[in-house]
Amino acid sequence: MSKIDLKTETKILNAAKKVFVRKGLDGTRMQEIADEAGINKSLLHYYFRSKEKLFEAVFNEAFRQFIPKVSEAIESDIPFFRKIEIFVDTYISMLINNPHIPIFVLHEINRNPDKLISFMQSQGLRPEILLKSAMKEIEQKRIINIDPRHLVINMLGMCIFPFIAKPILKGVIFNNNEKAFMNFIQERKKEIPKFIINSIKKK
Amino acid sequence: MSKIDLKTETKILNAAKKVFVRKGLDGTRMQEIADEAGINKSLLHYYFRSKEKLFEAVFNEAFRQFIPKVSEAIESDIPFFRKIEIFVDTYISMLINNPHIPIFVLHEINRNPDKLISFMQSQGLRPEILLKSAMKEIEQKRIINIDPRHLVINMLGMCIFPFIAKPILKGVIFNNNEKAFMNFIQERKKEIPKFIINSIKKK
DNA sequence: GTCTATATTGTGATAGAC
DNA sequence: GTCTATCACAATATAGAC
Repeated sequence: MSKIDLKTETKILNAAKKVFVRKGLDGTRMQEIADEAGINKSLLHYYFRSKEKLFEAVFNEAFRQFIPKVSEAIESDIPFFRKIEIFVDTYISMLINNPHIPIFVLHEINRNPDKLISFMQSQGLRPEILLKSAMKEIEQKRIINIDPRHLVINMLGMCIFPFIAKPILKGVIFNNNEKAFMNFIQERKKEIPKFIINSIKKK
Repeated sequence: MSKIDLKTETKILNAAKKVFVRKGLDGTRMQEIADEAGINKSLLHYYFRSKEKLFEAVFNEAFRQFIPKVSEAIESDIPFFRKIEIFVDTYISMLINNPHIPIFVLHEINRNPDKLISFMQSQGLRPEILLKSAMKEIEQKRIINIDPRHLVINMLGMCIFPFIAKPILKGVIFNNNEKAFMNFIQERKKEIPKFIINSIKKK
């Protein structure tokens, strides 16, 4: 199915995601979404009533992507260190495919923290369940000597930060060489688990 | 000198920083800055000509704050691990006092990466010098077995991420208890260096 | 320097023909 | 469902009195 044959509603959502994610709610113009979708501005309102409603549809999907999906890995009985490797690899792969999701989601949440709770509820998202089950497992492992909350946040920070700070890091460290930067990101799939496991495993 | 006695230009800059940092360039209204400063909208243009110019003044200062100042620590001959402790402690302390700086700076840079170079040049900022001198030092230490670029980015990510993701983390991990969250941040001044040093020191 | 009033343009949203 | 035309208001910026 070629791009031109997509239903109008799908074309709008794709275009809206592209523009909203790059420019944010405040920076996005309805006209630009219409242009991106190759349709008329009025159709946006016909399908989504208002800019706010269209934004919510986009944000909900982006937020769901952003929250790591780890239920299967966490609940399986593979070794703990292996779970870390799988998580980092999977999550960084997702970020490579959606590099602008983190700064978009985090900016919008900081811009309007009040909406966070309703967003999560409307999406049926309960990240605290995943996090708590992860934390519980970490606590049960006697080999580890670290507050699981710090461990989880360290891991997330190391995975996400390069994508959020990409323009600076790419410029300062890699002379704006995109390929070199992306190669470096690939390395981190191995480097981050190594770094974590080195730190927390018994000496 | 009480707040009401400040020069008008200073009052404007303070108000503009407050509003821009919280709402971003696109989300900020000149009227709101005027209200925050307790003056008339026209005065903003009298002092800064345009919204863009006023924004640049605010952004330049925020960006300078955001770039870690480490020259003294790096150039001194204190032990390497101690330098890490000092850096993390100093940088997190700055972030506690300016918690919204990271998401503001990183959002605006992602929104308009082209401006990054001119911003840095106009500010005389050369973060690559600091970074490279830090990397050089790291490479010279034979005790360490890690790519210095990964080490630096890991450290920055662990320091900055909790501030960027604060609304989510505070909600999910700390039931929106502000005090508990800030206490956790304080812990990280010790936890992050411990985590790093555990990982990279010779076994 | 500071204010009020106004110009000018941009932008979300709607009405109505087809 | 899709388009053109237009409304209503918001927002940056300027003119001019004091």
